[in-house]
Amino acid sequence: MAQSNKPISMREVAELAGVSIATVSRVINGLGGFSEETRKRVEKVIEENGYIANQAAKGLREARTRTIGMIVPDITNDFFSTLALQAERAFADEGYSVLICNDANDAERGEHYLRTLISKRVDGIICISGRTTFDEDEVLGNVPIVYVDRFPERSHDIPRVISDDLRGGRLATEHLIERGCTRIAFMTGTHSALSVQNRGIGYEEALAGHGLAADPALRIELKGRVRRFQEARETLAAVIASGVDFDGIFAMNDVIAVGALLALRDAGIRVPEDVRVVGFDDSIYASIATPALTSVRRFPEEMAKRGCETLLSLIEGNDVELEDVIPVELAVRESTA
Amino acid sequence: MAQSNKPISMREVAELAGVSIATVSRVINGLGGFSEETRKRVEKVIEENGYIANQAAKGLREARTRTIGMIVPDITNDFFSTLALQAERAFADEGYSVLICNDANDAERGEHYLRTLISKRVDGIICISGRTTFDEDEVLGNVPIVYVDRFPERSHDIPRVISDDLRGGRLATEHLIERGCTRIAFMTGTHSALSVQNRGIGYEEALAGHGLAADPALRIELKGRVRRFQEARETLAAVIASGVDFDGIFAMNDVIAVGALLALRDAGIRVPEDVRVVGFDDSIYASIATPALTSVRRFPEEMAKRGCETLLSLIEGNDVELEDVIPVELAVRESTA
DNA sequence: ATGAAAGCGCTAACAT
DNA sequence: ATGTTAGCGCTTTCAT
Repeated sequence: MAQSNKPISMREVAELAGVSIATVSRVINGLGGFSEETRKRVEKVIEENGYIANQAAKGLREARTRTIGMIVPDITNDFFSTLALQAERAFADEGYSVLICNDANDAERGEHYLRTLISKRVDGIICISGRTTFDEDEVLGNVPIVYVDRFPERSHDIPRVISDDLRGGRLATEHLIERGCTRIAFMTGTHSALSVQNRGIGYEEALAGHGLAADPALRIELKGRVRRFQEARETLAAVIASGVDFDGIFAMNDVIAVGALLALRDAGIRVPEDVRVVGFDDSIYASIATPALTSVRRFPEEMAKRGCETLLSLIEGNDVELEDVIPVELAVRESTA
Repeated sequence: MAQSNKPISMREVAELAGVSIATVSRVINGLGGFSEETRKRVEKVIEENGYIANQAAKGLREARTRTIGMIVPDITNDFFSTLALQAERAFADEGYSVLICNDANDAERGEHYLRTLISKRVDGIICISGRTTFDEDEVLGNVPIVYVDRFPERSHDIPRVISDDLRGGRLATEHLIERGCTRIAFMTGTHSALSVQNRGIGYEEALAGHGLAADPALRIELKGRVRRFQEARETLAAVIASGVDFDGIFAMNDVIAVGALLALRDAGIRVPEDVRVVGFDDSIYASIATPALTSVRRFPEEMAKRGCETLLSLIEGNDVELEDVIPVELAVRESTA
C-alpha cells in the first residue's frame, strides 16, 4: 500500500527531452519560440512519463492559485448545496477549483476558515455568512471577496449578491393574509443573519399594512445554529401544546416549514384547512412535502452565477456593482390552497 | 474596489524585526532556538502587519499541501452532502482543507477533476465514483486515494469504505415480501455503479429466496445521469399508465423513492395500502416524505469518518485494510406499514 | 529557436 | 541564539 516515488518534475522532463527547462515551459504553455521537432520531443516525454504540472509551484511563481474559497453555513441544506454546486461548476468552467468550508453558522469557525483560505492564498472568496465578528479589513487583507445571500453588518464596500428578502417576507405574509389568515406565526432563528431578519421585517410590514398586530407570542424562535427540521418540529409542537392560537405560519426557510408541517400533522391539525404554511427558498423540500409547500422562490443558480461573475471581475481588477439584488417570487402550492 | 498591495512576506517580517528570515521561521513554527526577546519582537511585527504565512510556498517546500481532494457525484443529494460535510469537518480537524468536485456521474468530468487535483498536488483524494474509464495507475501516479460508497471495477489495491449494499437490497426486498408484496418493482439507473448494482443483486436474491421471479417488466430504469425526483416521478407515471401491475417498489435511493411516492399519489394509488415502497439511504427525504418512507439506513457520517481515517493513514504511509464494509439496517416507516 | 539565471515565499541543513 | 544558503518546481526576462 505504501506509495512513494514522487511525480516527475519539469526539470526531469527537460533532461529526458534533452532541452532546457525553459523550453519545456514554453511548449507546455504554448508560448511559441520552439521548433516543431522540439515540441514533439517534449510532448512525447511528457506523455510517456505522465508528467502533470505542479500547480503549487506555478501558483507560487505567478502569485495566484486558481483556487477559490467558499464558506457556507450548511452544505446539507438544499438551498446552499444547490448554490455550491452551481458555483463550483461556474468556477470550474473558468479553470478554478473551489475549497468548500462549512462554518455551521459558527463565527469562530468561520474566522478560522477565512484565515486558512487566506494562508492558502486563494484568488478569491465566496462567502455566505452574516456573522463575521472580527475586523475583516485586517484579516482579509486584499483578497477579493463577495458575499452571497448573507453579509455582515459592517461589510463596508464589499460586493454582495442577495435576494430580495424583505419583499419575500412581504409576499409570503400577504399571501397568507389574502387566504384569510389573521394570526400568522413567524418561525425563525434566535440570532439570524441580516438577510433573514429582513424576511421578518417584510412579515411585519405586511401585517401592519393590513392592520394586523405582530403578536410576540407568534414569533417562534429556534435555538440551534444549524437548521434541522426536527428542531422545528419539536419547537412548534411545544407551541401548539402551550395553546397559542394561530392560523398561518411563515417559516424563514423550507427546512423549518417542513418541520412545522410534520408537527401540525402530529397534532392532527389540517393544512391548509386549519393552518396555512409558507416556506422560503422553494427548495426540493417544498416540492416533496405533503401537502406540497407554498414557498418563496429564490434562484440559487442565478445567485451563484452572479456571485462568480462578480468575484471573477474583482479578481481581474474590474469594478463591480456593490449590491446585486435577485428578485424573488411566490410559488403557490397546496399548503396554502 | 481595486485591491492590490499584496500580503507581507516572511522576508519582510524578518527585516522589520531586524532578524534573519530563518529566525522568523523558527518563531512561527515554535522550533526553539531564539531568545524570548526575539520572539516578542517577531510576534509583534507579525501582529502589527497582519502577516499570514503563505501555505502555497510552504507546501511547495514541504512537498505537501494539506489539502484533500474530494470527488462526489451530486452534492445536492442529501446522502452525499452529509458525507461531504462530515468529511470536510474531519479533515479540518486534522488541518486539511477539502477541494470538492462534482462529477455528476460523468466519467470525463471525473477524470478531468482527478487531473486537476493531482496537479494541485493534493495530499490525498476521497473519491465517490464508480465510473473511471481510464487507467488510473497512470494518471493517479502516487496520490493516496480511498473510494467511499462507490468504486470502479478495476480498482486493484485501492482501499474503499462501502456499505453492505447487497444486504441492503436483500433487507428491503424481504421486508416487502413479508408485508405481502409479490410483484415488487426495482427502480434504478441505467448504468449504475457497482454498489448500486449490488442492491439489485440483493433484490434478486431475496426474490429467488422466496420463490418469486424477477419480472423484467418490473425493472424500471431511469436514464438521467443525476438522480432527480422529477424524473423518477415521470418514469413511474409512464409505467403506471402502461398498465404494468405491481404491489411493491424498491428504489435504489430515497430521491427516486420520493419521486415514486409522488407518482403514486398523482395516480390515486394508496401507499402502503395498494403499493408499499422502500427507499435507500434513509436520508432527510425519507423522514419528510408522506407517508414517511421505509428506507435502508446507511451511515454517511461513519463512512466519512472511516474514509478520512483510512486516507490519513495512507498519507502517513501506514497500511490500511482494503475493504471496509459498513453495515446497513432497515428503518421501517409508514410507506410499508 | 533555445538556454542561463533570477526569484516567488518558504524550510532545513549547515554555519557561526 | 542567530544567520547564510540551497533548494522546492515553476515562469520569465535577458542573452545568445
